[in-house]
Amino acid sequence: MHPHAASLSFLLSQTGAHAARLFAERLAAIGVTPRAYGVLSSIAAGGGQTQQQLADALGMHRNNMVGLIDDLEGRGWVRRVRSDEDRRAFTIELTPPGQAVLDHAASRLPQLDADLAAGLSAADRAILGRLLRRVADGQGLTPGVHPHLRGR
Amino acid sequence: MHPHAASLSFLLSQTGAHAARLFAERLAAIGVTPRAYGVLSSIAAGGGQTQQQLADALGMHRNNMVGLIDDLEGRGWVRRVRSDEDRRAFTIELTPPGQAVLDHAASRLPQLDADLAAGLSAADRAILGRLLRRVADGQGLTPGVHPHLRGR
DNA sequence: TATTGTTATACTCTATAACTATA
DNA sequence: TATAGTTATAGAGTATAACAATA
Repeated sequence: MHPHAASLSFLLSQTGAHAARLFAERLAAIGVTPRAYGVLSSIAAGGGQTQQQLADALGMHRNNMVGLIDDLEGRGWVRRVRSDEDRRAFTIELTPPGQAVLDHAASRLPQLDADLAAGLSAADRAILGRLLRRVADGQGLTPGVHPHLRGR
Repeated sequence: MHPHAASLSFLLSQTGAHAARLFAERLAAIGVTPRAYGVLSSIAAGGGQTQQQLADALGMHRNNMVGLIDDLEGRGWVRRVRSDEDRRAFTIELTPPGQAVLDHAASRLPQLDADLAAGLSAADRAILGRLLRRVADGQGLTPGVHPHLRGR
């Protein structure tokens, strides 16, 4: 029927969009948006980053980081701390509740993986994971950083 | 670093978003948006469908179909023809230029597949395709229909 | 003069409701 | 009354430009 239905690029895009939707739904169940999760995990991954550095690491514009940090700060998950080295900049710190919600979100990932690959054997899941990592690597994608945070 | 970087769901979502972006870029080079391509291929796949039937097939709301068909009609790629059976409805027909642009777009897919899987052997590409199709099947995804057309 | 964070504005895409003409 | 197509409005999300404080 559809000429693209069996193409690798379409299958990747189709299953990827579905995975992203499930990911977002699971996160929403614990009150977290995908972008908030992305920022929280980036803060946790590299310590003491400013808003500009976080925006660079996630490939997004610093303008969009402002409202995102506003929201996370309002929820008590991060703190803005004036940098001693550069008093224009804020260093973003994860609070204990922020770390807890990040841990909680991450703990849900294995179940999501299992649900997505429900029809595959453990061996096939491992193969799929390895092949996808090779595609990601070959395409120059940054590990752990989702392209959707980049905008257009 | 990032706790999710190696999870199957994140890898699928990450590589899928990248594939969708490349797909959109290649389509843009020939003046086609991803949604326009989706509608054109759905018209070609099942003949003589109304706007409502197209919206159902693609999982989108009929309100959003109006502007989409307006655009395709303005480009001369489709025609609205009053249905004889139900004079409220339009049957959407692909014009020769519409069929040509769809063929042109589809002809670009093999190169996109090759670029995405540049680091994989032909055997690995086949394995990846089979595993992705099994995931898509297990998740109940409609062949050839992209979840992004559905909205939220 | 350049950069960090911020705000304001416009543009796109989507969601919802209501209208018309047919059934 | 129910449905197909249409229109209008509001809401997200993003892009661009400009501003104040600091470098």
